Amino acid sequence: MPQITLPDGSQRDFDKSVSVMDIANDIGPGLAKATLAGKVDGNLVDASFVIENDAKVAIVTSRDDAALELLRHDAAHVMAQAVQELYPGTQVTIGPAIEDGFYYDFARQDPFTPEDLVEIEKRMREIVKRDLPIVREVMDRETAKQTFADIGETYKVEIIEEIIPEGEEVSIYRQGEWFDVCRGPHLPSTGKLGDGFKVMKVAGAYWRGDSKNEMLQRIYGTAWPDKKQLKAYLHRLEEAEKRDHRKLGRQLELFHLHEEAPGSVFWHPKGWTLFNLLINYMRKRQEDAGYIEVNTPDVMDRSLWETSGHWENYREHMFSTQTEDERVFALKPMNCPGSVLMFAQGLKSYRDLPLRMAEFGKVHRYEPSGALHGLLRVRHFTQDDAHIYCTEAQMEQECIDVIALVLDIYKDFGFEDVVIKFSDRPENRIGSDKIWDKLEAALTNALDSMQLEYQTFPGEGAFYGPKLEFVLRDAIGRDWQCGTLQVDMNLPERFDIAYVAEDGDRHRPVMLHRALFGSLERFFGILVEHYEGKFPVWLSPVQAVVMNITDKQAPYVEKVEKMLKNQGIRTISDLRNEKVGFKIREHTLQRIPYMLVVGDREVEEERVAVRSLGGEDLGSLAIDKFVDLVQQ
RNA sequence: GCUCAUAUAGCUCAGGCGGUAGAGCACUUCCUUGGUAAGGAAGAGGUCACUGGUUCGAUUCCAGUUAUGAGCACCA
Repeated sequence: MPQITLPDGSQRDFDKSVSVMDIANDIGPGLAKATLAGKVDGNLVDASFVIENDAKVAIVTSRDDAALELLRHDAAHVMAQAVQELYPGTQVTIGPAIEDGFYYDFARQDPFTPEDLVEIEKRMREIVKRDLPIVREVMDRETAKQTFADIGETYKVEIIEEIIPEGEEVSIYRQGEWFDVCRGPHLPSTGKLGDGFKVMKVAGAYWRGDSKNEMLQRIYGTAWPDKKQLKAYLHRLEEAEKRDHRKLGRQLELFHLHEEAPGSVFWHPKGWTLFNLLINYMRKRQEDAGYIEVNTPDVMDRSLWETSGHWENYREHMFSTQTEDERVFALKPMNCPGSVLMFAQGLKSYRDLPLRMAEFGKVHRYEPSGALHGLLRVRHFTQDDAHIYCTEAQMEQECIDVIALVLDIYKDFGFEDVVIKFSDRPENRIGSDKIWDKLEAALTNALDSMQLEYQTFPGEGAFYGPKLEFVLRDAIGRDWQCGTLQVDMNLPERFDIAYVAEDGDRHRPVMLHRALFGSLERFFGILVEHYEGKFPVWLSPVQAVVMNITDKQAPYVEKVEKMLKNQGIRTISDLRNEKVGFKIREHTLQRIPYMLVVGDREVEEERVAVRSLGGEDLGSLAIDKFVDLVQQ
């Protein structure tokens, strides 16, 4: 005799066990029709779930976020059914809901073609139209294994054997003839899927996410409660494509990449100007925060990398070179060993600590070819790296200062929404557990004392120490990992560095590794996409363009250009024999913040007519007034 | 690195079931001197990514290589 409590607090009594759907029916037929699933004591369940005892129940309809995940999961099942109907012999493996949609991994000899995807989507729509009831049933392990073995689904057998915990019941969901092992829950029938879905693309994916395993074919789709939301999503994708930094990099003449140097950037004048603005900005911030700046060699002897452990751990990802005398050198993949040598040079006192040593270090990493992606993943990049040498007692405060600095810097670029990830000791590591305990505590204590939220990623730390990663959310909600902070007592040990303490003995310092932009190249790419190429004035490679209307004003334009440049404003002139409308259009497409038009009137009055990038007429200004406007 | 796809003018792309290619924009020259998102005309520009194979003949078909794209794996 369950008593059901609804979200509004009202209670309903039933004289026998009831399903979620029964409850919805009891409330009203309209609600029953809209019912997709239920939440019983906080757990998402099928609408057919039967409740025996008193419970808190919420009806899930298409308005609930929870329903969207079910919808996407259903879409994966419907797609799998469509594929198996169309391509008999194809094995199904797994197919979860993901952000914005779903995928399903299939094992099949022949690759799916783009035409196949069209057919699959068509068949999915048919299956939706059939409105097959989705029914849950429970099997014992052996029966389930046999059932799937009988129809040749070897991957499903492996899932039942190895992924579903011993003792847990195996649930099967059926829709028509087709069925799948699945924990659920699901929607009541395939018809509930509606028409807000689309099959997107096919790609490879390793079975169980392990590159040692065979590669399956993964088909991705997107699914939404209705067609309108699907359309909105597709529109968002188009918008994101427009701000792709690779595309804008070409259009705005910032940089290019070349086949002869995969993963390395050719910086064009405008891109390089912006790149240097970022460096200058960071240099200033670091100086204010008590850092010193140094520079260490790019190519160093193999023995250094053996000492640091990189040769052992990352050798295949390093660029190395052998000289005529058969000595092996490596291009630095990191700055830390160089920094340590810098610290080791000369005797350090406790009075020197904390020693915050920064370097804009150019590093080379032989990244797997498939990992390369525009500026976001390159083989040659510049880190705004720094290593802080301090005592154990100073370690936590230094962490706090770094975290505060990085968050403040991101704000200057409009990134307010920063996710912090904490990664602790990995399996493959150097140093004792006792040391790792201290290091991990330093990071988490710092975060706790700053009352910052963070996510923990077990086992994801660097081989020499735990790390924090700072993930930026950009203007259109995408996440990018940028800054990092790592604490390390292992490299100091390996390199046997020390400082002289108050007691006159030598002590081992702690080493903090930190980068705030992370990779200048990557941060650059993110900024391009974040601002859609419309950089704030202080970052714009070209801040103003002066253009004439007729040849007559050319000398005045040149004079204005010179005056502005003398004031430190990055200015170009456009004296081409083109109409002013044409020039405006071009410089607008080039995202120049201020366009200064000069005709006879302006020459006469010693002024410029100012137009903003947004098309706003800022009126006719004297040159010094315009300078004030830019510099404010 | 793995799967699939792609590679034609500086850029964006069309084309050809095998007989050495075309548009728009950009570029050059000329006309035009025009007040806030495209004025007009003419011209120049390509070993159709690279290397092999099939063929009388390959940019087109096949194979390999390289690069790029979407994912997967990786990311000190």
